[in-house]
Amino acid sequence: MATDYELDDFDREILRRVQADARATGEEIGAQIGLSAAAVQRRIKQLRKLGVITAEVALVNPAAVGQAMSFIVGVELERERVDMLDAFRRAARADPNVQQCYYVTGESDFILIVTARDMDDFEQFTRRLLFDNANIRRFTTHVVMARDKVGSMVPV
Amino acid sequence: MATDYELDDFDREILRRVQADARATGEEIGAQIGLSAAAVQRRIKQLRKLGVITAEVALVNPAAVGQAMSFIVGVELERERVDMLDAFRRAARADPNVQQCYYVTGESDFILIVTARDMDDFEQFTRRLLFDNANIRRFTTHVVMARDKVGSMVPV
DNA sequence: TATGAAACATGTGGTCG
DNA sequence: CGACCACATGTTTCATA
Repeated sequence: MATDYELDDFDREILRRVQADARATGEEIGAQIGLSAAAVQRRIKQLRKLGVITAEVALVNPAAVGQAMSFIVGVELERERVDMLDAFRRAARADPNVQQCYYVTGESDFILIVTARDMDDFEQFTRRLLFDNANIRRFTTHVVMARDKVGSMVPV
Repeated sequence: MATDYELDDFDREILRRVQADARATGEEIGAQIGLSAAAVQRRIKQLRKLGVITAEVALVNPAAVGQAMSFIVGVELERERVDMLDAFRRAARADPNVQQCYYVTGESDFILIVTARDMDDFEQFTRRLLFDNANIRRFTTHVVMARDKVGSMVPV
């Protein structure tokens, strides 16, 4: 957990840099913030162990792998029962087209970020996860025309 | 660019793995898919150069760095004029609280994923980007209660 | 053109002061 | 925390198919 670890300025500087580029070497970062390479790596290791850094991942361009389209889908469940919530959650999490899934307050219960090769692929997705599901009252679809900012850069 | 590079099965297997863990070594991946470490690293290098892999980044837990809250905000502009769109785009992109920004079809013009330390921080954000902006007709806010799936894993 | 093996260079992680 | 050292990793070269 460690949801309330006290970061110092060095930690924050390191996080800013590895969020932009996880392959930055300890030496590079250290030279920029005034720390030895070893010290930087010690801190990164600690940040990983504490769960501040949850993962280091490669970002792939969806268009480059034939996933040309993105959608944002708001889902309203029929009745907010805990077991239904959990069932939908698990289905969304397991679906390969679902990039992100948020459980939210407001008109919608869930908001999904979805990628698909084309409209047909998206339609198959909606049938699989949404239409063939009696728990779902309605859903709204937004087609993404441009991703202006992407990734999960957190201000630290 | 290279938005239409033909990936083979090896490339796809590699992408699946580095999307989950960018620190996986060439040797580990190679052992799993039946390729030498050198071959895997050559392919990763190529995928980077072609823009299939756009970045390798560290994911940080927002709660662990005092960004306890997340919001999804739908923004409707007053009039869809190109210069207004671009102006909003640039402002959203530059705002440190905006994690992601999508330009979409449908009721909203933009959908933003926003993090904030607390409600007060979020309120400052809405004033900065939304209230003090004559171009914005209205916006809707969803408070994120749970992030069930996060990251940008693309099915390949 | 792409591969595997080996040599080389660089980055990483531990232990010491 | 910095300096060092052992080890792992990534990169390049080269012969081969």
